[in-house]
Amino acid sequence: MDAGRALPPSLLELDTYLLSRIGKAARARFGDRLATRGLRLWHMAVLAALADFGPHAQRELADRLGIHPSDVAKIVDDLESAEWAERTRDPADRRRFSVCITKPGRGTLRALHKEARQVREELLAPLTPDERTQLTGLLHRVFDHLHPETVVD
Amino acid sequence: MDAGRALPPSLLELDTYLLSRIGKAARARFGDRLATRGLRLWHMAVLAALADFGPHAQRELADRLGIHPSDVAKIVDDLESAEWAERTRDPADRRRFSVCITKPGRGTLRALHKEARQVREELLAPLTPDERTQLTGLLHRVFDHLHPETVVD
DNA sequence: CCAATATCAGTTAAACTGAAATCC
DNA sequence: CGGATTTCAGTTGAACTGATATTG
Repeated sequence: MDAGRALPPSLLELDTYLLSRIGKAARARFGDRLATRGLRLWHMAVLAALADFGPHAQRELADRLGIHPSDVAKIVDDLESAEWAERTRDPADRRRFSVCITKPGRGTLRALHKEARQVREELLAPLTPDERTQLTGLLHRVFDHLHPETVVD
Repeated sequence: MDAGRALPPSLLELDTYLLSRIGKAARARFGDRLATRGLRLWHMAVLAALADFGPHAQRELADRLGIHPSDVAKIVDDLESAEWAERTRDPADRRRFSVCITKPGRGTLRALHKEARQVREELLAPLTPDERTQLTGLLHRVFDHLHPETVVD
């Protein structure tokens, strides 16, 4: 965008617009880094869910993360063929797969977290450490309040 | 998403993730409101640019807002058929159209700003007035620093 | 038989690519 | 002629819809 021209001030005074644009930038920058590893944001989200909460059925991953159930199959396929996750039939309910993170998967996840923190550094570069803490706190409050209404159905 | 399940804490501690998710929510909520009028975000951005800076060639709109030049035609088509903007050939350079906002276009733009402020209310509901001011300031700093590197090419 | 799970094929909206027509 | 502007046709990736096979 831009290359020397200013954005409309009447847009810039809208927090809704700023949040949307900054969020887009965050996603784009981090997405680019994931892409160099052949990954997308959902892959990381799935690995994080598996690392934080243990094995999930694919349906549970969809529910927890807000992925469309139809898309989980492909995402887990990708993770499995890279050997970052494993699928095993749930013996108690043979409709379900139990998806589980592998040791290499944990290593990759750690690397991805590191990249996310680097992107944070880029994005929040103009802020002092105190201001970053402030911002993090405000974002958490906003996000927590978001959640109830983001419930899909 | 979710419906009772928690997101992975290791994702929630990443500001990059929070910014991305909150930005997505902002865009989705405001986008829904625009959709009830048959509009999308770019339509509003174009109206705002025309209102703030006066007539633009379509190429100038693309440069200022970061829209792909190929997409400007359709967007201006939409605005013109709703009579919120007008196209006239630039007599000085007949390759160019000069796009200009109409009086009804300004009225619509005012209504859209109002909706954007309502979405802000929803999103920032958990924050006190002081905290909202803080957040706005931080977002501006972050956004201004974003810009230089967001220049497309 | 009905409900849930996983999977796949197809759709839609958004951003982009490439090529043409017009004009400087 | 080279270069800029507008326009259109087609591509790509992401999110979603619908249908099917399997199992409880």
